[in-house]
Amino acid sequence: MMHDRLPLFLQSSGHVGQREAGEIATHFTRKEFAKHDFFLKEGRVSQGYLLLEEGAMRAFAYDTEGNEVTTGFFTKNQAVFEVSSFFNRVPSKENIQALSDCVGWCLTFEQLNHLFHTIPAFREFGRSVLVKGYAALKDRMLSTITETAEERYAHLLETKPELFHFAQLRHIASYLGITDSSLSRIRKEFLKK
Amino acid sequence: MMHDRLPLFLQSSGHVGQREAGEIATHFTRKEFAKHDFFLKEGRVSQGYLLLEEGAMRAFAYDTEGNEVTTGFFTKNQAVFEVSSFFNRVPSKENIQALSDCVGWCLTFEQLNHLFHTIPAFREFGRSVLVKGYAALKDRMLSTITETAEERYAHLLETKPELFHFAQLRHIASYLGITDSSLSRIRKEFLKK
DNA sequence: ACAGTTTCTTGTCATTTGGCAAGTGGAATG
DNA sequence: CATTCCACTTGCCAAATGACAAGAAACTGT
Repeated sequence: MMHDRLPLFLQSSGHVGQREAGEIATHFTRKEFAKHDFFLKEGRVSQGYLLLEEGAMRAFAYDTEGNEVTTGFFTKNQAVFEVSSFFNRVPSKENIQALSDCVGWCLTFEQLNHLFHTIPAFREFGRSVLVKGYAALKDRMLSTITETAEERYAHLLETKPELFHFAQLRHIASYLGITDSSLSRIRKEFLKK
Repeated sequence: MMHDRLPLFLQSSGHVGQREAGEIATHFTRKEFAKHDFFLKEGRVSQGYLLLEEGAMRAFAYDTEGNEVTTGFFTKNQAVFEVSSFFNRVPSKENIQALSDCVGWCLTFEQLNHLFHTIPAFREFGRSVLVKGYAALKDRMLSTITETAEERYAHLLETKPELFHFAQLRHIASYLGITDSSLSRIRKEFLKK
C-alpha cells in the first residue's frame, strides 16, 4: 500500500488506534525533497506540517551579523514544523532545509485543523507532538545553561549520532551554541580519550 | 461575580467567545498561594494547569552540583504548568514556587481533557497556550546562542521589568545562563550608560 | 533593636571561548 | 590534471565568564 509507514508512525504516540491511523493517513500528501531543497523559507508563512519518513532536515535563522544559526535538526520519524509560523499563520523567521534527499507526509493548516476537530485521537496525537517538541527544547535549554560545551557535544554524539552523517560541523557548532573553531578544538580534546 | 477576570483572560487569546468563556470558567477552581508556596514539587506528577491572575512564580531545577537553575518565570495573565509532567503524567524534574502571594485558576488534567474534547474553542485556547510557550522558549534559546549576556539582560529588563520586583538577582542570573557575580558586574557596567 | 542569615557586590586569578588569519585536505569543476 | 572552492583545523591573542573568597547590604525572626 502507498501509505505503509505513516499509519505506524501515527500509532507510535500511543494515542491513535490502527483503524483511525489508516483513516487519518489518507489525508496526508506525500512530499519529496532533494538535498538542499527548502521546506520553509524565512519571511513566508509556513504551509506544511510534515511527518518525516526518510532523510534529515535542518532549521536555521540568522544572527544580527548575518551568520547562520542552526535552531533545530529533524530526523526520520519526527514531525517537522515551525511552531510559530505554522500555527499562528505569521511569516517565519526561520528556514528549514533538507540535509539529504527526504520523503515525508504533509498536511496543510486547514487539513490539520479539520482532522483535529473531527478525530479525537488525532487531537491527542497533535498535542503529544507539540508537547514532545516543547519538552525536548526545555531539556536543551537547561543543558546549555548547566553543561559545558564539551558535555553538550558528548551528549549529542551519544543521543543523535546520525546527525554527524547528515550535517556539517559548523551547523552542529551553532546548534550547540559555539563557534566551529571551538567545536574543532573540543573534538580534538575528545579524541584523546 | 466570583470569576470576573478569568473569562476575560480566556477570551484574550482570540479563540474563545464571551458566552463560551463564561461556561469554561465555571470549571476552574480558585487557588491561592502564599509567597514561597510550591505549585509543583520535583519528583511528583504535576496536578494542575494554572491560569495566574495575580502574583509571580518561578520554575527551577538543579544542576549536577546541586545548584538551583531557574528554568522559567511566570507573571500574571500567564498559564503556569510544567509541560512534560502535566501532559505526560510523569514525575517532574522541576519545582514551581510562588515568588509572591498569588491567585489563580486551576484545572486538573482530567478537567482539562474534558473541556478539550467538549468545547472546540477551548481546544484552540489550549493549543495557543502551548504554541505561545513553545515559541517563546525558541526565542529564548536563540537569544542565548546569538546574544551576549549583557544583551540578554538588557532585553529582559525591557520586556519583563516586573520580574526585578519579584525575583532575586541570582534567580535571574541562572535564568540568563550566567553566575550571580557576572550579573552583578553586568549591572555595574550597565549603570554607566 | 539585635543577631543571624542570606543576598549582592567586588577583587583576584584561572579557564573557556571568540575573533581572526593562515594552512590543510577533499570534492567539485572545467 | 590543474584550479577553485569549501569545510575543517590550528595558532595566537583578546574578551568574556567562572570560581572562590571577603566584605557590604538587606532581610528575618525573636
